[in-house]
Amino acid sequence: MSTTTDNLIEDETMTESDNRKSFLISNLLSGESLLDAEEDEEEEEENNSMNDDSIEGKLPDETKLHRAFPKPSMTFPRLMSTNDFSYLYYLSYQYFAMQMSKTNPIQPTNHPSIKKPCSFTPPTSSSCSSSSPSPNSTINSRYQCDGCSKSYSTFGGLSKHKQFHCIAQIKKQFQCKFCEKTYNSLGALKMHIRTHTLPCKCKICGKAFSRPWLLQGHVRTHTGEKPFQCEICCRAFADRSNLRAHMQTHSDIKKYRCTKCSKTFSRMSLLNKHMENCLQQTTTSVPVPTIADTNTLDECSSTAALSI
DNA sequence: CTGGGGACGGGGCCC
DNA sequence: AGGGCCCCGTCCCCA
Repeated sequence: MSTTTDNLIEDETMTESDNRKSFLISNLLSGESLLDAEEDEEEEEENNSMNDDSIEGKLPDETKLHRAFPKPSMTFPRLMSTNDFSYLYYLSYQYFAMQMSKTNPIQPTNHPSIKKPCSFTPPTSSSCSSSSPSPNSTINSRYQCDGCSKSYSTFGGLSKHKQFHCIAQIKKQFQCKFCEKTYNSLGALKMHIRTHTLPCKCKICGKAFSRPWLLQGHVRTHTGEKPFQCEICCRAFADRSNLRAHMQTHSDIKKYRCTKCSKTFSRMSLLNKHMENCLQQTTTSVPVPTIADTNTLDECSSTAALSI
């Protein structure tokens, strides 16, 4: 069932380190932020040519960061907005820059004796683990992306490139900024983010929903509109899913069967309820549940739908 | 305990 | 890319 799956996903992702969290947060900035970053990258490229020899170019330019990732007016903790996560990104950005400055003291990079990592990699980031800076890194005057080999004079330029522009990096993972869920496509991620931001508000009661059609269904509870009608008994419903569930009541064949007692039910939720009792009765007669019992429960609750 | 309705959530697909 | 829609599902409540 989806709940089980969600739990599994959460359990798996709970093992992620905090550093990874803070880094991945940046994978989800809005389209507007992407546009902002686009401008910044252009400036960064310009910066590459102008500041290659300057010490300032070796760490993130704070002025730019403040502009690109403005600090929120309030302090944590509180419900986060896009700007808050921009700020989180900013903080993690500073942290990594600090770490880099410890291991790679700021020095003029055009000096032939200076060794500099060709690619910055955040701690414990699996997606970039292959490119971790090593003491044996080759001499390179620029920060190079391990995904597409594009190089930058500053860590900031490389980082922003990885966040917003490098397809090789972006394709790897899209992680929600509000929770630990990850998606393979930006579209799926954006859709999921709506479940956190709830942009669709009911004008009548103010309740918020993730999608317009959910709001539409909710509004029907105010208006009493019931556009879905049962062809058999003409009963009308506001929700198509509820009509579908209703249609089961007209069917002699019940889709969900308890594999313990063979009793059938029209809905999985009814079967699940039944199984709680059915299993309880079993466990009272059989003190030690077996693996087979556990499997039977799973089968009952998730895959016992009869093929019709 | 069961059956059924109401309200709602979320992933995926299509346009 | 975003919206609309479908489908599957859960939870709650009541008879």
